[in-house]
Amino acid sequence: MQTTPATLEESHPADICSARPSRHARPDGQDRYTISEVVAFTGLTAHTLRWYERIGLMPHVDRSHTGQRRYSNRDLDWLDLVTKLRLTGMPVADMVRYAELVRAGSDTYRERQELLEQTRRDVLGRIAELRDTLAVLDRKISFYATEGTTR
Amino acid sequence: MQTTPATLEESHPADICSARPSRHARPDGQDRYTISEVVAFTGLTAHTLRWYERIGLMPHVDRSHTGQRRYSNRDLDWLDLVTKLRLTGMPVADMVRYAELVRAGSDTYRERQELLEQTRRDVLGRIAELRDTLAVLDRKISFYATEGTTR
DNA sequence: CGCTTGCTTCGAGTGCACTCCAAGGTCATA
DNA sequence: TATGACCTTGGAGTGCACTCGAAGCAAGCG
Repeated sequence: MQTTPATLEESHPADICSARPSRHARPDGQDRYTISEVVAFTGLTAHTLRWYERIGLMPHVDRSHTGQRRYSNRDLDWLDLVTKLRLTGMPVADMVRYAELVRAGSDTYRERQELLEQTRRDVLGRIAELRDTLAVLDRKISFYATEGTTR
Repeated sequence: MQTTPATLEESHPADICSARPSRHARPDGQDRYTISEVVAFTGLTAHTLRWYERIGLMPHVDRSHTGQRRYSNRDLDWLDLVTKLRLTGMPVADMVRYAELVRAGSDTYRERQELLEQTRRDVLGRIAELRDTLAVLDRKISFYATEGTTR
């Protein structure tokens, strides 16, 4: 018995520091979710999940004997990452690129690292912009607050 | 002689605390910029500037005697705000709504305040999300950093 | 058995925010 | 005054990220 690997590229003996407890794991250890279960977990639509697969943004998803998708915890973790990256404004095409690198194996570690570091810089920049905007909003809100009460 | 009002809704005797020095002001105090000057200042395209006007996102922009646009410092400050709000992910339609409130005069102070406060909450949420994502990125980057060097 | 629910595929449609085009008028400078 | 860069308009086009629809197969249940 072992804990579930956190994400695709980290399913490696040495990845303990980065492994998270899977919040999706079933009591019985079952690891095959239908698309509608994944919809419930992720908030994505079934259409979007299938579309992700079509454009190469998902690793191969397992199928039932009748051809229906059966998602693993690993798939769920991957979707978690994708969702987070989407929030940073990363274009889908870039995520597809990352997915390709993951599929290509551990030879691409260096390139993946660079890609994530660039993304990291982008995220820091976005946060700085948002803080800037927050300052403007606060000035304006306090203007309206005083004007709204003093007249 | 007086300083330039900072933004549309704050051109009010009591708005000194919120006034910024206009970084665009010309030495000769001239206050009528061509569209290409505004392009240079804002980084927006001329197409986008005209489109903003068409959809009601700009206050009325002054024209030369031959019908060409002449932007004021106030217009520039408004564009600054719009650009910041865009970065927060606020839909253009919401900004148009805000612009309408500004046009409608000081009766809408309360509503404008509420709109900005909602936006403020959204921005705080976005920042939290981005920080979350940053944590994930950092974990993955350090994974690749150690894996990349130890094998 | 019939019914409901959920799944499959592919291709077409949607909404947003621009982005560009064509045809023509204007402005600064050599 | 001529040249070339810049400006005007309305409408059409683009790219992204979904989002939906149609037709049909499969599983569970009263």
